[in-house]
Amino acid sequence: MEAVLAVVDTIPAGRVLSYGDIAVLLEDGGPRQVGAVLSRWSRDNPWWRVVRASGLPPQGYAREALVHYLAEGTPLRGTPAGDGHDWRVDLKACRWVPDDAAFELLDALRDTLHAAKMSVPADGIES
DNA sequence: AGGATGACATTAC
DNA sequence: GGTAATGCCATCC
Repeated sequence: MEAVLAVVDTIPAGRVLSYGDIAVLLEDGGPRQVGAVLSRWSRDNPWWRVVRASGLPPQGYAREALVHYLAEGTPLRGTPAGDGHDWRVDLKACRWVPDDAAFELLDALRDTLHAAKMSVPADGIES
């Protein structure tokens, strides 16, 4: 959750990440959860930097995202004419690759998630 | 606690 | 490369 927001916030401008990528990076398992979390907690987060595996922005918010993309200078494909749904983010060119520092951040995030999930009692990890 | 929904992904046709 | 069907985990009612 928060980790997702943290990762999204970590994504540099002009760069995008797919829901699945974030899910994998955080090891949280579900791409839908990333979207679900964003839908509820994303208010001051660069949610537009999170796109689908198709390179298409959130459905229903494509226009809003397009504005941000133009502002960020994100490489787009096709032609964003007018409302334009014929366009698409150049995922191949904008796919953000976590740096070493980002990797450490992701590691910390995963640790946080792990700690949060550790609230499970009656665990047979001890003898 | 149970059922339905969701800003998605992946496989199959 | 498209559309259709199924699975995912969490949140909402």
